[in-house]
Amino acid sequence: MLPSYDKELQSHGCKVTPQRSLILDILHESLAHTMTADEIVGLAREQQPNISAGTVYRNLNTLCELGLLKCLDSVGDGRHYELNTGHHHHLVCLGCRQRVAIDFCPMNSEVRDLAEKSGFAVEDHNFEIKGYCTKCRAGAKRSPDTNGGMI
Amino acid sequence: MLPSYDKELQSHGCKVTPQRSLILDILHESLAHTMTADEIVGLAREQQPNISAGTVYRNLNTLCELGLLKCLDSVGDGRHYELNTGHHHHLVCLGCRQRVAIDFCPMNSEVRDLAEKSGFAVEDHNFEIKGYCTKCRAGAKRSPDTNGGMI
DNA sequence: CTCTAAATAGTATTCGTTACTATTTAATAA
DNA sequence: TTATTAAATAGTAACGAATACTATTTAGAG
Ligand SMILES: [Mn+2]
Ligand SMILES: [Mn+2]
Ligand SMILES: [Zn+2]
Ligand SMILES: [Zn+2]
Repeated sequence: MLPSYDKELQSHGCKVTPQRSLILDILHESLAHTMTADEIVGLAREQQPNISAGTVYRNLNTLCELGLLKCLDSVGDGRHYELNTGHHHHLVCLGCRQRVAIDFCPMNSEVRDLAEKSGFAVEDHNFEIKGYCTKCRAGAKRSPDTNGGMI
Repeated sequence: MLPSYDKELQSHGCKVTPQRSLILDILHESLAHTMTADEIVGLAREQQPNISAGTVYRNLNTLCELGLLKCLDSVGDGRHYELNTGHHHHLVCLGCRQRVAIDFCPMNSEVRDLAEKSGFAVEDHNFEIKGYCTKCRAGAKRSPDTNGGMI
């Protein structure tokens, strides 16, 4: 069952448009993974063929600002988006570039203290494990030594 | 004292050019931090005013492939480069975007086992702590709520 | 010094993303 | 329901980081 984000949107003074709802639905369909803006445009056009790429980009930014989405980044594969389902990290496949949630967080008071010891005010953190998923282990599309040191 | 990378370059069949040496020198000057390609171009032109941006980009890629450099990435601030001085992670300032080395690595056999339990072949990992450095804590240039959910 | 493959400078091109603008539409109130 | 209006959209233009291309230069070998 798709949860409705209507009230969440309206509470922020946002209008509920078909484009906005579709983007949220698409991201809800793949809760365990993440998607690029381009992938979202492609899937969105299956249901709204005339949706503008600009609309998708604009809404992804808006929904990130509202805290409904999270934006991730990695060397060599641009931005990825996902529903903000709470703090977690990912396994990143260097073959198919899919990101899968992992249930481990390295941040604890010990690490935080280490960072703050140098006068740093900690706000957030990022952790990702890179490698090859089960599918890509067989016929690895990008071997570790052919991706330009951009693992 | 600047170490010479001449032999390292030549052992890979690379020519030692002034441009290449300059890029390595510049990155050696700021061992604790990282730099964007654009910043490197700017500093390089102080010594070689006619150096082409394309040359810098091309060499950064080449030197990454050779393993002399590492390329990092984060949401909202493009690629950063540093000398490959061995495995380490960074504090990332959300104000000035500077990256400072941190002496902590979350990867251990326990975490590795967790990732491999799902059929994932671990190759690498990334960890970064985001916040505000001492300088930026005072007059924070970007507050956490104005950077579009792109912490 | 000569030769040649590699590298460079300068320019054009690509591609993801953002900006702009006329038109449409969601939400509110009459 | 209709009228009103600010927000959102589609379509297009513009942007900027990165790459591709090409004529020229150069590092390194003989
Ligand atoms: Mn996730
Ligand atoms: Mn470093
Ligand atoms: Zn965490
Ligand atoms: Zn590590």
